[in-house]
Amino acid sequence: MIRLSTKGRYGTRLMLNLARHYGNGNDAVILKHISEDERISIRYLEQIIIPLKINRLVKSIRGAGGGYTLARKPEDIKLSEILHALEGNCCLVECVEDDSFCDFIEICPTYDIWKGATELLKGYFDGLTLKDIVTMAEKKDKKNKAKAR
Amino acid sequence: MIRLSTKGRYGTRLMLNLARHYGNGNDAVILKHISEDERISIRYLEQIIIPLKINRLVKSIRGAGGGYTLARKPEDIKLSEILHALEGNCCLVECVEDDSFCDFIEICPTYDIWKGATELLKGYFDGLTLKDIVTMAEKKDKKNKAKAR
DNA sequence: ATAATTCCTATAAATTCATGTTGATATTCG
DNA sequence: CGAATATCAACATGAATTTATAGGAATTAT
Ligand code: FES
Ligand code: FES
Repeated sequence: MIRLSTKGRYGTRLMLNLARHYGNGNDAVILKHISEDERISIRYLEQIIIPLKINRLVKSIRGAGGGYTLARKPEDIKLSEILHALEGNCCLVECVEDDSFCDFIEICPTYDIWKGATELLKGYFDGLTLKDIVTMAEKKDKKNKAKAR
Repeated sequence: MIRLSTKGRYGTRLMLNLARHYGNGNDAVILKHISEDERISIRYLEQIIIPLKINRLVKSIRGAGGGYTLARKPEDIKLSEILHALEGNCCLVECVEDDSFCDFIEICPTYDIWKGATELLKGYFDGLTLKDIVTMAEKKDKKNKAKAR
């Protein structure tokens, strides 16, 4: 299966949650709230947020009243950065980014295929910022509400 | 990680191997040869070829002198078909093809993102036939040989 | 009959996914 | 100060999935 890991999926939702709460006075969001919102166990979120912190996509505030915030404005964080932080690399097969993974890159007839697909995906994720996604979600929400009326 | 499973990778190489041997008199290729060519264990190839057979992408000939051939001409087999046969579905996250996988598709802000990415990939794989890939590989090979001269 | 080859089922090994445990450290607030 | 709140860190554990190997039964050409 070509599949995005749960780390990538959950991490993206985590970041979107932070993006939605970004810059409304009471900044820091605690993992417990995100856990409840997104229905992901706190323990797992703790693991997932570590690489996001290391890659300076989120800032942590320790102690009582603490929590997490985005390190930058939502419009300055690209989805590709998030996925890259969470996955290390973001290629369909290792050899696309690690020459030593396969022995016969020079000969391999599929290498260029997987490479092409990987670049396609990268371009897509590169063109999306957290703000874009939040905006999309808000539009969707509006539509849903209009429907329900 | 966004990653193509080994099944998908090995299966594609298997099919390409069959494509290269397609229609040159002595048709059927035995797994042993493919195993040696591609350096994949016969046992694993046996498992991988089952869904390819079920989806009528390859034909098998049993017994001594038997082996496998493509069920259709290489130009009539799309990469997307191969991957679909091997993976069941070929989406970045399950919910894109299985509504019941996630509970909140209607609300989920990331659903449309993953769906968009999945469709991008599908389009890419849909536009490539085995023949295309073999042709690409031959060109690459020629180039390599020219270089080595 | 014999050898070659697919077919079928079981299972071992490795990795990913998700939760749990324990306790340390930093911060706010009364 | 002391209590409460949260992050931080290092493991441990078990379920699920993926990856890979193994043994032997069924089929066919010679
Ligand atoms: S799959 Fe990596 S070089 Fe072919
Ligand atoms: S990830 Fe499946 S609906 Fe959001």
